[in-house]
Parts: sequence; structure tokens; C-alpha cells
Amino acid sequence: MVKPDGATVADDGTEQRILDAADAVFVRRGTDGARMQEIAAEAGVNKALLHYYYRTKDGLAEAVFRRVAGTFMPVIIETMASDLSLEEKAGKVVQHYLEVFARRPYLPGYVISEITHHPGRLPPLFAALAGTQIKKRVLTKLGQQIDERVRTGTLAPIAPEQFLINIISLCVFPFAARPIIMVALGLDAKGFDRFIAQRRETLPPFVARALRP
Amino acid sequence: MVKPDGATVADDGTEQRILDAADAVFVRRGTDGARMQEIAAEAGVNKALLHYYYRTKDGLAEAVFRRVAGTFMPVIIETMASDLSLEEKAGKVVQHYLEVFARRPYLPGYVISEITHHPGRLPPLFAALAGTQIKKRVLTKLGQQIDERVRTGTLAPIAPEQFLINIISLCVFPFAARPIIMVALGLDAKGFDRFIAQRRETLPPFVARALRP
DNA sequence: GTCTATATTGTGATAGAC
DNA sequence: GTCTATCACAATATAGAC
Repeated sequence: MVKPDGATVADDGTEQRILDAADAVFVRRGTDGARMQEIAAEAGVNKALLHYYYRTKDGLAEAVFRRVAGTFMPVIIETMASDLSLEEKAGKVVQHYLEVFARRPYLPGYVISEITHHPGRLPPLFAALAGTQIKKRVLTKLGQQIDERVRTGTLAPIAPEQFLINIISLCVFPFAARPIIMVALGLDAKGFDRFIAQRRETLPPFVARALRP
Repeated sequence: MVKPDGATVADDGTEQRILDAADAVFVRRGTDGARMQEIAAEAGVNKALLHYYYRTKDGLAEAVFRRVAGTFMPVIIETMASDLSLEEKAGKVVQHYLEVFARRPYLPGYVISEITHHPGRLPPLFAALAGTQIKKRVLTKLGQQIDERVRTGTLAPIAPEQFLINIISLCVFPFAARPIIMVALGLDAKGFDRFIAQRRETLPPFVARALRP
């Protein structure tokens, strides 16, 4: 397309298509295992174009990581800092994460791989996400709720950090370990989906029981 | 050293030193991010010697993965198939895994990265581990214990697979997510250790409460 | 903006001396 | 068994035409 002043503009979102392709390839191969050639092929463009838009492989990798992290970090923060009850928070996180990861089961494995082998990506991510006061917002809120409930005798005492990580662990880990779980339990893809569907039902009451005094 | 018949033998365990070095490098860089040169340097030998003992990078990577997996797979299998009570099993797994991973916190991240990006390593591992009947041994035993306890009204019903994965999730995930947890909660290495120490105390009762009817 | 062609470096792997 | 030297190719990145 040619604008009135003569400048050219991409008809379709080439930059976007490249990012989507990079997302797919980085997630399934890992950042270090991914090849720029494979990303170019998946996007239907030439290798050189990847560098035109993102300069380096690392730049592309960072763009992908930020976008991926942005799809699930805010949800847990907002949910945990909300006014919902502890049980409702657990239920909401379970429902949301199991739904999201059921569509993209390799996402947790990719994220863990990335933070383990490229931890340098984390500080800029958290800086861009909202400063480090998220921590205080979430833990303070959870701490208040816990204190109140313990005082009224409706909750077994638990540190806010432990509550938070317990919920996330129960939701995320099964996907991160999906390949080994499938082999160990003899499941195919459909069988794993059933395992997750069952989890959606059993996890909220499991947590609720653990919270009782 | 020269044996009576004239043949030479390594004084020290060179092959072992290489495997230890490969372990360290693969775990911190990931299999694809690791470089043979770095492994050689860490072992204090030449690159060529790596190929002499393990032929290819992939061969070395597989040897490392098998050894690593062998350090924690058997424990969970034997514990879960034992005659301990469900609560005792949870307690034993918590104690063992938190102890092992406290020493090598990057191990879970490495294993998840490896199974996500190189799932082909799993079938041979399980074949060498004891056939696939481990699955039956563990799940059958757990199923019997659960049925018995539900019948006597001392346990909230739960599928054996869910029980198993819940315990493992709560123990392993915090280490796999260690880098992000440290940034999110503002912890240094010492602070993370305290977080894990607290976990050692709070996890067994957390699980025990969740199991109550 | 998008392509082809190429520069340049990195990296797994082997040959061969000792 | 261990080393030095080197091969062969893969992979990121850039130059320059269109």
C-alpha cells in the first residue's frame, strides 16, 4: 500500500506475523534450540526480515517472553489483590489457568526453561509490569484476609507467600511436567485433557479443605 | 598407571569428572545452551576427550539426564508404593525433595526444560527404570489405601493420580519457579532458603488438612 | 518493506601425534 | 588416554538490489 505522501506501509501485520511465528517456535524449541530460519519459514517471510523488525535473535526472544508473561502474570496479581475470599481466589485462579494452559500446554515449560536459563529477562519484565510494589499489594491484602479469618476461627494459619505459591504450584506444575506425567501415567493427549478436567473439579475443594482450621 | 600387562589405566576417574562437569554445565545452561568447550574447561580436559568418552554432545546430554532423573524418580516411586499412610508418604516426599533441591535448586528447572524440548529422552528412561508397570504399582497401591480410608470415613475422596501430582507439584514447582519467585517476592538466596524451610514445616499439615473428610 | 547473496563467527566432530 | 590442529557446516547477522 502507498500512502498519499508516497511512503509505503505493510498491508498485513508482518511484524505481528513474525512475533506469532517466533512465539510458536520459541515455545516448542526453547530459546536456545530455536532457529531464526524456522521462525522465518513459519511466518512465511525471509530471515533478513526478522532482523529488520527485531534486530537480533535475543531481541525477538525478549519480545516473545514479555508477551507470554503478560498473558498470565497480571491475572494472578489482580485476582490475589482483589476483595474475593481466599477460597474464591483459589477457585478463580484454578479455573483461569487450567483453561489457558489447556490451550497451550507447553507454555509453562517454556517459561520455566526461559527463567532458568535466561534469568536476566525477569528484572526488566517486572519493572515494566508495575514496579515491585505488586508484591506488597498482593501479600498485604492476603495477609489481612488471613489474619481476619484466623481471628474468627475460620482458617488454619498460613503465611501469605505459602498460600500464594501453593495455589500456583497446583495449577501450573502439571503442565510443566506434562511430558513426564503422560509417560508415567500412560496417558495420550486426550487422557491428559481428562486429567486436567478432573483437576478443575477437585482442586478447589482440595484447597478449601486445606484452609479449614 | 600401568598394569602388569602394559595396558594403561586412568589414575583418576576422568570419565566421571567429565560427567560431573557436563552435569553442572547442562543444568545451568540447558542442553541447547550448553557448549562442549565450557564442559571441557569445567572438567579440566580437552574438548576431544569429551567425544572420546561420550561420542556426541547428545550422548553426553542423555547420560546426564539419566543420572539426574535417577536421583529423584526412584524415591517417589518407592515411597508412594510403600505401606506408609498417605500422610506419612506426603511427609516423606516433602522432606526428601525439599532437602535434595535445596542443595541443587536449578535441577527442577533443568528437568522441565529438558522434557519439554527433548521429550524423546523419556521413553528410554522409563524403559530402563523398570518397565511401565511402575505406574500400576504406585496407582494401585494408592487406590487401595484411598478406598480403605474413604470407607472408614477418615479421608475425603480423591483420585490417586490427583493425590500423587498434588504432592509433587507442591514440592517441585517452587524450585522450578525459583527465579521468578525471588524477583516477585523480593528474596535473595538466603530469603528463598528461609521460604523453603518454612515450607518444610507447613506443607505436611497443609496436605493432611486437605485429606480430611 | 522484502528479497537474494554473502560475510563472519561459532561449534560439534574428527585426524593424528604423543 | 590425552592432546593439538583442523575440518565442515550451521547459524546469526549484514549489504545491497529491487
